[in-house]
Amino acid sequence: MKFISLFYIMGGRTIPNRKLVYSMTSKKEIMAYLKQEILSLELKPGAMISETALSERFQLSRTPIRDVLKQLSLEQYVDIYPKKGNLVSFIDLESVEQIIYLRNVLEKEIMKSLAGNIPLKGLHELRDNLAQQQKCIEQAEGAEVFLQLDDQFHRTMFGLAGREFLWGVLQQFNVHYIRYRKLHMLKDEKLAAIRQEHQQLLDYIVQGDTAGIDELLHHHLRADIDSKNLQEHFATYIKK
Amino acid sequence: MKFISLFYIMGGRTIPNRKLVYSMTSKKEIMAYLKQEILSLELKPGAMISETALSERFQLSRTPIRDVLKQLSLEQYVDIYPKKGNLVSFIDLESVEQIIYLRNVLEKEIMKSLAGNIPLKGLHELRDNLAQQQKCIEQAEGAEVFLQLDDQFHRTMFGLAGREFLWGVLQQFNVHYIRYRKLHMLKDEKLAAIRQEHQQLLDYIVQGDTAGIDELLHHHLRADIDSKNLQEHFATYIKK
DNA sequence: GAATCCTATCTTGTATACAAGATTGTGCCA
DNA sequence: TGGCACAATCTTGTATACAAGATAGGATTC
Repeated sequence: MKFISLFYIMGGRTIPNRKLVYSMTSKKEIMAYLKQEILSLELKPGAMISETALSERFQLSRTPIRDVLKQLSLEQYVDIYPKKGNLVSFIDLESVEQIIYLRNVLEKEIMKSLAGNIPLKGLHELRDNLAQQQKCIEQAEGAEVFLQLDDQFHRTMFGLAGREFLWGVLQQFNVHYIRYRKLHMLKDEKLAAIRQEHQQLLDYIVQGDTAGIDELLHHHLRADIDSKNLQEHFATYIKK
Repeated sequence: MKFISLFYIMGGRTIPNRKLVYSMTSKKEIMAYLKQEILSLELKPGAMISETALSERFQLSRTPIRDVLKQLSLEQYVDIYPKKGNLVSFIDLESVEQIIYLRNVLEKEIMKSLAGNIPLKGLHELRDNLAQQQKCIEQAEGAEVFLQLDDQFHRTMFGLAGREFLWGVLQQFNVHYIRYRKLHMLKDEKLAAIRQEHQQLLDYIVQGDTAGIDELLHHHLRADIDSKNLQEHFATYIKK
């Protein structure tokens, strides 16, 4: 039997350390491109994405395009209806609610684990971030920028607690949540309230006040997604 | 412009209610088959899965086989090394630890939400399950059966709290965890301890004793995965 | 004998032709 | 006018040939 040593080497873990790449670059580029278009709502929920159209647009055969679409469908960016077509997925409010809940539950526990023993470097990073949030609000830089800072704030927390992996898990179910957030378009006074809450949480963490954290995050668990507003204004984007 | 009405109908949500099927049956069957083989460790971590071999075995062309492998790789059953081959993934202990943590955090919150107001029907179901667990231990039916009951127990909890969605999320990251559990092969006395704990938890829930739940589940958050034992006996299965 | 190049042959990646389901619109008929 | 059958044409699904990277093993060289 030939090629036994390839097998052995792989089994012997020479290769597993190498970086996993699913293709050259173009497929990854197309993927990123489509994701961006879907998340930004340039590609509207329900819009059709045909394989042939994409293959002409990117000058590639249908085969690699199909690979991309398949992956997008597994990450819920796209719904595949066999022999009918591929549609940009509708925003699923159920998913949004569940992911917000998951996020809050995790965060509560993570913050409690950091309470009282947060590393100095991390503390600086978080305070820096809060300062930027403040600046963002004062100078009215818009919700987009604020949300990015917000994400970074939470992600840092996950990292400090050694739970970056779980942040990654959350990201994989974010399609619906991100688009929901974009449509929601928070008002300025709400941004200020969020920043204030972040500040309070960080204070509790520094003081090691786990009870305070519990108290403050408790009402978050009943994620009150503003579905009525969305149902009215963006009915065609929402999954029924 | 033609075919505008297909688009409209889809956008008009006639079709989204239909069940999503990625293919006829054969692809799904192959998928399930491979998953089972990988989870049961018949296909050992590091083993090579060639497209041509599968296509001969299942009498299908490489194209649908590739679809299956692609999906398996996204669910971490398989690692694809471009132009080299597809390997059954090695067990990633880091994933195992993170998933156990996630599971415990979620469960703690879910049980607390059920405390004091668990529906009667659900209570019966859980008690039934505990009785079966007891029977399983007494008659030494083996860890396999017990673990299945264990899963069912927790899943029921998720369902009662309206969090079946999140149970699904957990399942998607289970490849490493399930295989880890299989290798671990719990001893009988440990099974009894687990059952005892379940019983205690259910009692707390009925009594509405959230503090008790907190207390009992607290130490679970420091998931002590028994990696030393595994590293010794199954080194070739573990991701380095 | 050791290192290096080269070729055979394995692997997956891509392009393309054809199969087959789904939808539309037309033409027939009542 | 309404309803039905049917054909045209869109879609994705599958098979297959070929391209190209990766490895192994042997011939050549020193």
